[in-house]
Amino acid sequence: MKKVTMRDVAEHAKVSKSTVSQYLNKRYDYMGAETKKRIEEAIRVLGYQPNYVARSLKQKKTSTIGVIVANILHSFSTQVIRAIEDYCHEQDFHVIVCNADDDPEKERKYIEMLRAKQVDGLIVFPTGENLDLYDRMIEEKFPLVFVDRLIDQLPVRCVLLDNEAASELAVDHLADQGYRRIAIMTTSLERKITPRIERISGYRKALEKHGLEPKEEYIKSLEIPSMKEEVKNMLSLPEPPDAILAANDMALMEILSAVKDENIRVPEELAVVGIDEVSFASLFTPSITTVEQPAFLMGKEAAAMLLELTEKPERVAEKHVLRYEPSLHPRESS
Amino acid sequence: MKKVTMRDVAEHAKVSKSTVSQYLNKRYDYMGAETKKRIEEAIRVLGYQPNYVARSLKQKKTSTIGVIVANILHSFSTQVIRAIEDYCHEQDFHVIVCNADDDPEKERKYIEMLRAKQVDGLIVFPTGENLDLYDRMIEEKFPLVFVDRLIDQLPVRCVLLDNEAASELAVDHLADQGYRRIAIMTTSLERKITPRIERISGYRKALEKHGLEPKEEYIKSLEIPSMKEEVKNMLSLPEPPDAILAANDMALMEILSAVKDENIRVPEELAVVGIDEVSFASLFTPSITTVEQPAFLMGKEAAAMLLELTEKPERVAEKHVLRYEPSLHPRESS
DNA sequence: CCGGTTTACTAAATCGATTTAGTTAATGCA
DNA sequence: TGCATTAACTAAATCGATTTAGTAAACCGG
Repeated sequence: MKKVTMRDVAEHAKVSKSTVSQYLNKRYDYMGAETKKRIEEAIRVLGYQPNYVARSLKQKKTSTIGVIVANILHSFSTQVIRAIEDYCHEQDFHVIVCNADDDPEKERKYIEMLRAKQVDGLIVFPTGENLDLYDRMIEEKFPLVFVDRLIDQLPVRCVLLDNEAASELAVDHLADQGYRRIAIMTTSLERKITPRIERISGYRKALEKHGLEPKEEYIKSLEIPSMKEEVKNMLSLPEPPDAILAANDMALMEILSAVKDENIRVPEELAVVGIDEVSFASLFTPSITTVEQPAFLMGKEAAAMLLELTEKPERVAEKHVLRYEPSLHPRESS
Repeated sequence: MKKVTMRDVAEHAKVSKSTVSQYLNKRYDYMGAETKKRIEEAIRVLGYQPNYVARSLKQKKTSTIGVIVANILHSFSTQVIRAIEDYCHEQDFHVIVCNADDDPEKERKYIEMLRAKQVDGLIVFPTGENLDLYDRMIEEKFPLVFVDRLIDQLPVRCVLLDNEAASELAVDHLADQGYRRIAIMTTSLERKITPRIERISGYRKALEKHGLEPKEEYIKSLEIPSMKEEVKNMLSLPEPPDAILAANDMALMEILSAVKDENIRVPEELAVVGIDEVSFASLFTPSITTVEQPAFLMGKEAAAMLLELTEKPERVAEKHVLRYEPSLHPRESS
C-alpha cells in the first residue's frame, strides 16, 4: 500500500517526471494531446495524489498561514478567526490557529513552530512581550499583520478597533438616556493591553465631554474570578453606579451573572452596555445594548492584507494602522 | 537576507551537515564536547531555525492533523475543536481546521487538500456523502476518527453522544415536571444526519415510556430561517405544546427568539429545554435547562485516539463506537 | 605492537516534487 | 536543399533536512 509518486505516474505513462509535473501545473504549451491523455489515464488508474510537502520544499512556500490569538475565549477572537479562515480557504490558503492563552512563552513557542513549518505569513494578536521575535520578522520582511493590539514602536500592519470611539458610543448613549453614574469594568490587568487601555481612556474622555466626573471606584479592571464580587461591592457603595459598561464580552457575562444573583432590575436599577456583540444579546430579557466591533470585516481585511504582503514582502515594514469603527446596538438594557 | 540552512551551520562550525543533524536530534552518543559547543555557537550567531518542511519530506510525517467539521456554527463543534487543539498542542502536534459548511463538495476538497499536505491523520465530522474517500482512507490505513456522526457500514473509530439518552433525559425531566404536550424542533432536514435522527427517535421512545402519544405536529425539523415562524404556528395549534425540546443550540436560539417576539412566559406558558450547553444558559432569565454533551472530553478522546492510530495504523479499520453520556442541567425554564 | 573495538565524525543517497538547460525530431521558409 | 525555428519532450540539479554506510584515529588487551 505504498504511496504513488510522480515517478510512478511517469513510468506508467512512459514519459519523464518533468512532463508529468508540467501537466499537473497546466503548462500545456508544447504538450502532445496523446501524451496528455496517457498521463491523465496513469493518474487515474494509479490513484495518484500530489505531495504538497515536496512541492513546498522546492517552491519555498506552503500556502499556509498561521494565526496566533492571545486568548481564544473572547468571542471577538473566534469571529476574527472565522473570517480569516473563510477568506483564506477561498484563496486556497490553509490556516493553522494557535491559542497563546495570554502567555508570552506560549506565543514564542508558536511563532517559532509556525516559522519552522514555513508558513507564508502570520496574523498575531500580540501579547506584546516578544519584541525580539516581532523585530526579527519585520527585519526579515516576513509577512506579518497584528490584530487587536498595538505595539507602538513597531513598523507593522495593524488592524484594530477605534477603541476610544467604542467607549464613547456607549457613554454617549448612556448619558443621553439620563444615566450619570457610569461605571466601567474590564478583565485582565497585568500588561498594558491596547483595547483595555484605550477603552478606559475613551470612557474618561467621554465622561468629561458630558461634564461627568470620573470616580476611581467606578473604574475596575480585574480577573474573571473576582469580578462578580466587585459588581456587588460597587452596588453597595454609598453612591452606587446607575450604569455599567462591560469593556468586553467576558466582563459582560460576569456582570450579567452578578445581576441575576442579586436580582437587580435592568435597566431600572442598573443599565448594562457591553462592548463586543454576543450571540444572545437580542434574545435576552432585557435584550442587551451592545457596541459591536466589525469583527468579520477586520478578520477579512487582516487576511487580505497578509496575503498581499505574501506577494510584496518588501512592504512588510510599512506601518499602517487600520482603525475600524464600532457601531451601537441600542436595546432594552439601557 | 537569505535563509540560514543546516549547511551554513555546518560550514560555520566546521563539521558536516550530518553532525549538525545529529546534534539537533540530540543523538549525542559519540559527540565531542568541543564539537557540540561549536555547533551551538554557530546556531546562535547565524540565528539558524530548522525547516520542518524538509524534515517532513524525509521523515514522511508532518506532526500535523486535520479537522474537518461539518458545520462550525454549532457550539458543539467549536468546543470539540478547542479540546482537540489543546490536546494536540500539548503533544506537539499542529491542527488545521476546515469547515465543510455541510457541503459534501467542500468536504471532498478539504480531505484531498489535507491529504496532499500529508497530514498524519484526520478527525472528521462526516457529511456522509463521500463514501469513496472514507473507504479509501480506511483501506490505506490512514489514521481517521469520526465525530458526532455515524456512517454505519464503515469500520472506523467514532466518537459520539448517546443521542437517544439526551432526548430521554430531557423528556424524562419535562414529564416529571408535569408537562404532557412535548414538542421537538431541530435544524437540517436533508440528509440522514445521526444526531438529528437519534434525538428524534430517542424522543419518541421516551414519550412512549411515559405513556404520551407522539403527535406529528409536534415534531419539526426545518431550516433556520423558517424556524421562528414554525414555533409561532405550533403555539397557535388548537392544542399547542406546553414544552419544546430544542434538539441543538441553533434551534434553541430560534425558539428563544420566537418566545421573546411573542412575549410568551417561560416556563408558565411554555417550557424550554435545549440539547447542547450554551454560554448564556445560566445567565438567562429564566435560566435555560440544558442537556450537555461532554464536548471537551469527546474532543480530547478523539484526538488521543487519532494520535494513537498515528503510531498503530494497522488498527485504523477496527470499528469502535464510543458513546458518551449526556448530563442534565435543570434550570428555571422547565 | 597488532588486530579488534570504540569514538567521533563524514560522504552520499534519499524524500517527491519543480525547474532549467538541453536534446531530438519535425517544420518552415528562402 | 539547407539552416533556423518550433514542438515535444527529458536529464539532472535543486529545495533542506535525515539516515545509512563508511572512514579514520584513538584505545586496549594480550
